[in-house]
Amino acid sequence: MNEFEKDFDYLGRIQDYYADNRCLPSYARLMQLLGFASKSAVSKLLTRLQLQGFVTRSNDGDWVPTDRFFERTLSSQPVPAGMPIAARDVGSDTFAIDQYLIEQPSNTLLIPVKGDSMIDAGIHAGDLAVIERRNSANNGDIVIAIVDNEFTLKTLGREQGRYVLLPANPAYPVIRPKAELEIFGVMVGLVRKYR
Amino acid sequence: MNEFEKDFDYLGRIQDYYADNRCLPSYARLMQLLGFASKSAVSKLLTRLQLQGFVTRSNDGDWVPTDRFFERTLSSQPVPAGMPIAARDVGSDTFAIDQYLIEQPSNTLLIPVKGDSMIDAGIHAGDLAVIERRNSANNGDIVIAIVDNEFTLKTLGREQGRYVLLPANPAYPVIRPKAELEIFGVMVGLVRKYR
DNA sequence: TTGCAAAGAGAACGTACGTTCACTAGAGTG
DNA sequence: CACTCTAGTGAACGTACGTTCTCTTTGCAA
Repeated sequence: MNEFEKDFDYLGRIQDYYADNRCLPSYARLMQLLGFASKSAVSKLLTRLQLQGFVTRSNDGDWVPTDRFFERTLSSQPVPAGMPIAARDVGSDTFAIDQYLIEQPSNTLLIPVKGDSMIDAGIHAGDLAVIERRNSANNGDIVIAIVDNEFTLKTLGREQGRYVLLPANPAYPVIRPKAELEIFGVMVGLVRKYR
Repeated sequence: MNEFEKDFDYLGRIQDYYADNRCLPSYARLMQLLGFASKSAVSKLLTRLQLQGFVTRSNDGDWVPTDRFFERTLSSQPVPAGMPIAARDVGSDTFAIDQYLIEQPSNTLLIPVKGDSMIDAGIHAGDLAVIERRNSANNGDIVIAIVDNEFTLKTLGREQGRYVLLPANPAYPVIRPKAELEIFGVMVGLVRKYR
């Protein structure tokens, strides 16, 4: 394990700690976490990670993770059987889920999906819909519309020059709003968690 | 402003700080952040927030935010028509998704889904599977297995005491490996982007 | 009006914090 | 081999840390 791989291994453990505690560990905890016997080793490691752009200093002088800290490996292609794959492969592509899904953070929100009216579109109850706030949408977009003071997730369709809301489940009817259709936002992504 | 609204206001400022620094502030910083002149006020506030379930203690004894702390990024309530949703409600908290999906960052990677063999499970071609690297899995888990030197995403099933791979599409056959089944990882999440 | 509960003030205490220094061991290069 | 660079050791220091205690103020209920 060369020096780069070693620092990556250290970084991985810090990332795991962050996932558990939602905060970077103190020097003393980093010592036991990484197997160091001195704090200065920690200090130098952090400086190295700073040069590599994984952490930085906040306005208050504390260490904070950068965006790069949250990027992860994106495996592109099939891998020969038996070949050991480090989840964090040095040199392979990294990827930040949030940046992938969210283009306008200030204008995007997550809404949990209820019901199974969109099940044929692969949208299940409990999934999180990534919604970009907008008042208009295009034919075929999946949108959050406001019907009877409730959010409704449906595909936007056209029928005789009027907008309608199409479920992706034959058990549900097409919604044909009498008044103007009020669109809350457009679905730009989906997040699902298993277990 | 009653006591609940006050604490909610306090919580909001702590959430803003967290969004900036990706870490809960210290007592001293909470003092200036909230306008307190004593640390004990901070201590009592944190105890109150703990009772309300917004923060808790980590194994190391530190204060850490709970899942509920991040709930403001989710909008589950029906929103009255015409009511503007401020960008502030969404927050600049762009790592919520990461933390939601990924528990072991150093051991987790993303693999693009190919084909439609899992379509009935709502997993489409082009989706990103969030995979936790592991060599074993439980019956019913969706796993990445290595078959013929290729990644295969299937549900892990049992058949007469042997593990088999179940597609979620009647057009595909059940895979019954002759040798030992080699599991690459377990699917813990799914990410999809529209457009 | 009195009594009580709770929010916050203020001070004191022991400790864990991050920084810095000089030093050691090992790897790579000439 | 000697030279150098670097990761890690180990100790020391000043300070900011979280906790805990008593006291004051405020609001509400009896």
